[in-house]
Amino acid sequence: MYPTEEETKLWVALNLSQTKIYRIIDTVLKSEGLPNLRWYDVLWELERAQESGLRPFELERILIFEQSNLSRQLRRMIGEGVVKEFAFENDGRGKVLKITEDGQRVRKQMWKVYGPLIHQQIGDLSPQHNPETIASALISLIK
Amino acid sequence: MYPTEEETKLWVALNLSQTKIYRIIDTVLKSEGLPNLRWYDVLWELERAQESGLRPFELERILIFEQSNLSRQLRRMIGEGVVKEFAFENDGRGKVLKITEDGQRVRKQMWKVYGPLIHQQIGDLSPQHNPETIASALISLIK
DNA sequence: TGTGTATAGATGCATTTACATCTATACACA
DNA sequence: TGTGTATAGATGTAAATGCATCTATACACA
Repeated sequence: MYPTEEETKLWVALNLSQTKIYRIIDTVLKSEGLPNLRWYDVLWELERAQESGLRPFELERILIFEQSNLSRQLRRMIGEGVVKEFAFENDGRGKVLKITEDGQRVRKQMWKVYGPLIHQQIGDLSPQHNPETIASALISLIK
Repeated sequence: MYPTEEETKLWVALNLSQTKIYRIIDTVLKSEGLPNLRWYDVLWELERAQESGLRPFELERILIFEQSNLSRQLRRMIGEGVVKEFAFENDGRGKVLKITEDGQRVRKQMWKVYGPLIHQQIGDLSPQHNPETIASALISLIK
């Protein structure tokens, strides 16, 4: 019923390490004049989806977006020209999203900053290096 | 420089699992008419600090709060009577926060819901159970 | 075909958040 | 003592978020 000491510690570490790293990355991106991580997530999923694109509700589930927030973020992204929307033939309610060439450029630009930050922040946490100490690594990360 | 495949997967898993679990817990708390996790965090830290209390800037660092957000959340919490503030003798700029008896009651009430949810959501992730698969457990958690 | 229910997505509104800035006190040091 | 800088905390403002609700289409089924 109630969590063990270990479970609680892991949950706290999960929380704090994610929050801490997320803020560092978002702050650096912003300081470089680049869009934030939520934009990156969308751009990346759309780039992976290639020509077939994705529906908003698919993105919503993959990325754990609040529906209304995604809706508005997409409006902004379309406004900036990094995403383009198309009518979806088989369902009059829906639409399909695809990344534009501009969007791909922006994503690559972001990755130049984002990628190294992941490496730097997650580094020794990687299972290969430290299979038995992921949890303690998470915990030490927040210190 | 750039992250390995494993590092990236771990970062994505860290993100999504934290977001997913956090939302589940916050949603259940709200549905029970209880305050959210940010309140819990403050109440818990103040309860741990006991009679000596904590300064806002200490909470800010421990819990990775934005200074202005913490300031306003504290105002609300003081308004609700779960936290009380005292002048800090040795520094005219500062103040000290202590949890009230009401606050302790609220925290215990929250823990009845929160505790089991941690156990349920983090469960098999615990190092004791699965020392070598924390990362893959994180990854599977988000599926 | 008609009716009820489910799903996709947009939008109004209140709350929360981030960011910049402001005030006041502390502290270092000439 | 006086001056410059750092730190604690509050607040104005714009943007983002969560929630409820709305519209429109789809789908099941009588």
